[in-house]
Amino acid sequence: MTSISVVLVDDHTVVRSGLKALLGTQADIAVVGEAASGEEALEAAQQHAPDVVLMDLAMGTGMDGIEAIKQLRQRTPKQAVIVFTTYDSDADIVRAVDAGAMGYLLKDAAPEEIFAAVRGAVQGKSVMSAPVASRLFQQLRNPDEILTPREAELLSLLTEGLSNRDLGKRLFISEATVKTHLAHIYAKLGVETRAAAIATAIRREGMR
Amino acid sequence: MTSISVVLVDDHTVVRSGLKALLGTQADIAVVGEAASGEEALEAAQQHAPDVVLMDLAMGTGMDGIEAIKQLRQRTPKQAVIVFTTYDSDADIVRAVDAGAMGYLLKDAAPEEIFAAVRGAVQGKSVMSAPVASRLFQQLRNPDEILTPREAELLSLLTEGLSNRDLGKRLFISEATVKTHLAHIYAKLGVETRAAAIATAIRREGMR
DNA sequence: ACCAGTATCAGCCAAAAGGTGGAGAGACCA
DNA sequence: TGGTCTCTCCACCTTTTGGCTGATACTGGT
Repeated sequence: MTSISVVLVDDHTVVRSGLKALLGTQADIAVVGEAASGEEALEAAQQHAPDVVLMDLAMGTGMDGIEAIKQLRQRTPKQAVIVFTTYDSDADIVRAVDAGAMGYLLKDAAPEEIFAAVRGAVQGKSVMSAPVASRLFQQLRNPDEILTPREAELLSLLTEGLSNRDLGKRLFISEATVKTHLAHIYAKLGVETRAAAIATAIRREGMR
Repeated sequence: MTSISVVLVDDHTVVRSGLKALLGTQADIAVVGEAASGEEALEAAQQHAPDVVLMDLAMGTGMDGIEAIKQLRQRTPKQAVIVFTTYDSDADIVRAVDAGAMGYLLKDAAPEEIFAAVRGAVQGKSVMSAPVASRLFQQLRNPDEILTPREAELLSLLTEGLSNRDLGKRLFISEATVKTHLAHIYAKLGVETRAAAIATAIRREGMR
């Protein structure tokens, strides 16, 4: 059989060379291109027509990973995209899967896990790191906690530290509406104060 | 001249191999050992006696990077430690420099920057990525913003989303005292509400 | 001995946030 | 068409927060 061609997308030089070295040890996997940004990724995917795109979500500047995935899925639907990132934030996982990612690996994944994901991806199998899978599972299990788009927007602004009045101005809605949304958000997040909402929101959105 | 020996410490396999590949291109730099945790780092430093230790701060489990730096500085003071990490949080930078780090690089640093840091470190020069340097500079320029230990403790609990009453109970002080501390914290952080304080606190402590 | 910094507490008042209950409009789906 | 979801808004009331002023006490350094 012919070997699996892969394009790497990551703005960290060291991560790219690390992955390249790692994947290079496998006879059936060949890195055919690299990119340091979303824009470059689209180019590289077009030019090299790889079987798999291994992509970091956090790109320093320009198009972010999620947007890049969407574009890739549109332009070259046959290429499988695997997310390879440092953090397992709920929002990122859901958005990546939504955008059409075939797998979701964390950077501390064991080499074998990475190889398995690449090989699985070309066969249409989706592979994800254990912590990622459990997060995703929780999301599905608990649909009550899913915020509406408007609520999510509000919550995101909330984490900037804005007051109700400011939130209203920013979103062109009355303070009353802001309070209504907030009440719903608190209920869904299981908190009672905006302080706690901010805390859980920020922690859910990354790190940990 | 003899080449500079380096030990790499990072819990991500790909980052280690990437760095190794990158440093391997330089004739005067040789990677003599690797470690995936703080504990392993101490061992490797002892065993290989490198000139430079390149270390990530975030280690999945066990001893964290800061603690590892402190121990290294004590045991093998001649070895220069360079921090090589993803994020430039104020707290991490200050603590790392405090612990005795000779340099502070971000993972998106250009290869040349990394080489320069390694070469500089053995000569006693400290090299840090531009964003890191500017952060550090701000810290020094603005001593007003340094929180007292008690205030920092309060702020940290604040980010859990506690109310003033709860904060008082947790710290065994009256609500009045809590309010006093909070007022001071707000002034130092340059915010007016607890929501904004939480937001800036969490963002300063990492990510972004 | 004095001063600066820190930590503790109080009271008062205005502003902001949260709780409750209700309501209309548009979208979407069965 | 009827039901559900989402977004929008309102009024009333209680609780929480923040701003202000002032006070005591312990510490460490000059």
